Amino acid sequence: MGRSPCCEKAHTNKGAWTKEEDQRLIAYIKAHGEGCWRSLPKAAGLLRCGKSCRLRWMNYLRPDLKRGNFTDDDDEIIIKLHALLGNKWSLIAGQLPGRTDNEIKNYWNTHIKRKLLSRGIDPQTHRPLSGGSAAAGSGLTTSSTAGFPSPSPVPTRPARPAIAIPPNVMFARPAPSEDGHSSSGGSTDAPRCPDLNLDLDLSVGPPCSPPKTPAAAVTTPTSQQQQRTTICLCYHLGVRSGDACSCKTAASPAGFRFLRPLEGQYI
DNA sequence: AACCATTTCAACCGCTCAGTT
DNA sequence: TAACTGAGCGGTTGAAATGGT
Repeated sequence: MGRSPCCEKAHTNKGAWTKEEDQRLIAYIKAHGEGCWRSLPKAAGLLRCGKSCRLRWMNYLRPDLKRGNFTDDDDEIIIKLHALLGNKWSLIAGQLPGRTDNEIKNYWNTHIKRKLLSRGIDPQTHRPLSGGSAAAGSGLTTSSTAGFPSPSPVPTRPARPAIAIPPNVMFARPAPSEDGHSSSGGSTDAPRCPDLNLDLDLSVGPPCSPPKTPAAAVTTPTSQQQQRTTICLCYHLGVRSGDACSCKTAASPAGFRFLRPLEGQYI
């Protein structure tokens, strides 16, 4: 599109940040808050690209970042979220407070991939490696058209699936109950990932009137219907009451689509 | 102690999306 | 409606750190 570069490359520093640069950035954001990254470097007296400032702040300087090792629980959460979402690192990071998408992406590539391989699991498809060659083809091939973002062979820049979880997908994390699990009970359907209890609530855009026939919506969604589709993982994961999931009240149940992880089918 | 191989992770790049004009 | 702009995302890179011989 011939867009202008995000910064004047000739006059920007690159590479590792110095302590002084960090201090400048921290001081500026403390004083003025985040926002307008493009103009921030100049205002803060930094010879850096706005994108670089944002990245530095988000991935390293933010005070709420949790640094240190991932726990085994974190690992499992990441693995299961990746099975559900594919390489949507920012969404996965949203479920791990204090962790950044970049950190999770790196951790996935350096640790979890190997961990899964050692278990004989394909890190992309989350299916057994041996004899699981069909994994890429079975079900998952149709999943992208069915709306689930296929975690299998992920192209560098996959075309957005018809209904796939879009960028504006929201994960609602209900206030945790005392036991830390607000929504495990009451399930009548056995979840696909029974030990995954993240109270995920995916919703796409403002809920509107449901499709005339849910079945038709599942099989032949119009683009409008796609935009109005609500994907409720709370439901899928066993949440039925409105306590932890407000989407049922916001949208007609008929408007729900339920995702079946891995198989990429609506339940 | 020195060298080489491997691993880790901060940072960059290119792209898309959403908002604005 | 189209063009433009800023923000954010995911893939990739390369320097630094670590481990092995």
